[in-house]
Amino acid sequence: MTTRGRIDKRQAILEGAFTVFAREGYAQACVQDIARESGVAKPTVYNHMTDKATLFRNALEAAAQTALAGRVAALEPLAASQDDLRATLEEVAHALLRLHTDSRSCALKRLLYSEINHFPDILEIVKESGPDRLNQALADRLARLALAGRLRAADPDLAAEQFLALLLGPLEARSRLGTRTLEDAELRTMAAAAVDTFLRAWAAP
Amino acid sequence: MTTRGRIDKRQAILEGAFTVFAREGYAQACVQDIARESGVAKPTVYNHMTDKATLFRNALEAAAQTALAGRVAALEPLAASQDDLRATLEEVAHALLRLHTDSRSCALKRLLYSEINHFPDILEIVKESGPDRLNQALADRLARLALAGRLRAADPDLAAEQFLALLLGPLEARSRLGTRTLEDAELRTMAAAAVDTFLRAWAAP
DNA sequence: AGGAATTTGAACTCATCGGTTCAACGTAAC
DNA sequence: GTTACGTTGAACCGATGAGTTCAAATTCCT
Repeated sequence: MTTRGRIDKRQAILEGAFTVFAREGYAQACVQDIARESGVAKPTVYNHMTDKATLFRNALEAAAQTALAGRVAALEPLAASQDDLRATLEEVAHALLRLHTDSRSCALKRLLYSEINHFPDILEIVKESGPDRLNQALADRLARLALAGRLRAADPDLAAEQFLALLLGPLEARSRLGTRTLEDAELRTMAAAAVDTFLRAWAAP
Repeated sequence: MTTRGRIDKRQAILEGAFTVFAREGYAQACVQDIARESGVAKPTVYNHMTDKATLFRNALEAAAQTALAGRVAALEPLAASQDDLRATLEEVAHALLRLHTDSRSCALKRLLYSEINHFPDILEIVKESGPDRLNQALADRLARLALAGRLRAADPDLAAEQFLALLLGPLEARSRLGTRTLEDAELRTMAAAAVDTFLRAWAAP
C-alpha cells in the first residue's frame, strides 16, 4: 500500500477526524489522535488544514453531505406512483429510520448539538444540506401524491414536517440518544405506527 | 466585597456550574469560571464536589429535575375533564412548547447529547426523570380521556408518544437547534397544527 | 465572646495539548 | 540521476487548566 498523492491523505484525514471528533467531542479530541486514526503524521494534518477548528468544520461538512445524499435517496420509492401507498410509505419510513440510527448519523447530530455554540457557522453549512433539504424533498413527493388524489391537498410542507416528526421523534427516546442499537423488527414496528397515524390524519377523505 | 461564608453555597455552585457548562461545554468549561459565576472561590467548589466530573453530573441532575417538574405541571389542564378538548390540548401544547424552548432546557439537551459518550451514567439519571416520565404522565391523561369516550382507546402510550413527537419534532428545525428564539405567535401556530393532526388521527370515531 | 468549621485568594504542581520546526526520507516527474 | 515536493518522527514552545496547599479572614453555633 503506497501513498498515492494528496487527495488520498486529505480524504483519510477528514474521515479520521470525524471518527475521533465523534468519539471524543471537539475539545477532548487531540490532533495527535486524529493523525494516528488517519494513518498520517501530525504535521501532515497541519499541512492540509490550517487549524483544528477548520479541520472540524471540514470534517463535519463532509459527513453532512454524505448523510443527506443517503436520506434523499431513500425517498426514491415515492417517485413512481405506487398503487399500495401504505406499503410504499412504510418502506420509505423504514429506510429513513435505518439511516437515522446509523452511528455516523447519530454522531453528526451529537457534534452539531454540542458545538453549536462554539461554531455557529456550521449550522448554516449543515442545515443548508440537512433536515431542511430532506423536508423539502419529501414535501415534493407528497405534493405529487396529493395531486393524484391520494393525500389531502393542504400544505404538503406541513405534511412532510409531521411525517418526519412522527417517524423520527420517538427515535430519540427509543435509541437512548443513539446509544442503543435497535432491532430491525422494532424499526419496522415504529415505521408502521408512524405511517398508520400519518395516513389517518393525511389520507384523502 | 462579596459575602463570605454564606450558607448553601452548594445550590449556587450547582446553578453556576450548569450555566457555565451550558455556555462552554464540559471540556471547555474551567472550574475557575464556574467558581466566579457562582460567586465562590475555587477551593470552595472542590470542598463541595470532589471532581469536575461529579460537579457536572450533579449540576445536570439538578437541572433535569427542575425541567421535569415544570413539564409535568404543564399537563395539569388535562386533569379536569374539559368540554372543549381541542382548546385544552392546544393550551397544554403551547405550554410544553414554551418550556421546551427555554434556554435552560435547550442547554440541558445539548449537554446530554454532547457528553453522553463520556458520562453514560447521566443517561440513566436524566432519562429516569426525563421524557419517559413526561410520556408516562401524558399517557395517563390520555387514557382517562379515552375512557371518557373522547379519544380512541387503543394504546394511550403510543398516543402520548406521537402527540409529543408531532409537537416537539418540528421544534428542532424551527428553533435552529435552540439558537433561535421563536415568537409566541409561531409557537401557537405550531401547537395548533400538532393538535389538529393529532385529533384527526386520535379523536374518537 | 470564643472555638469550630467554612471560605477565600494566591500561589504552586503537573499533565495535556495546539501548533511549529527541522532534518531525514520516500516518491513521482523529467 | 536529479529535482521538487509531500511525508515523517521527534523534539520543542507556550498556554491552559485540574486539583492542592496554606495561612488569613469570615461565619456559625452555643
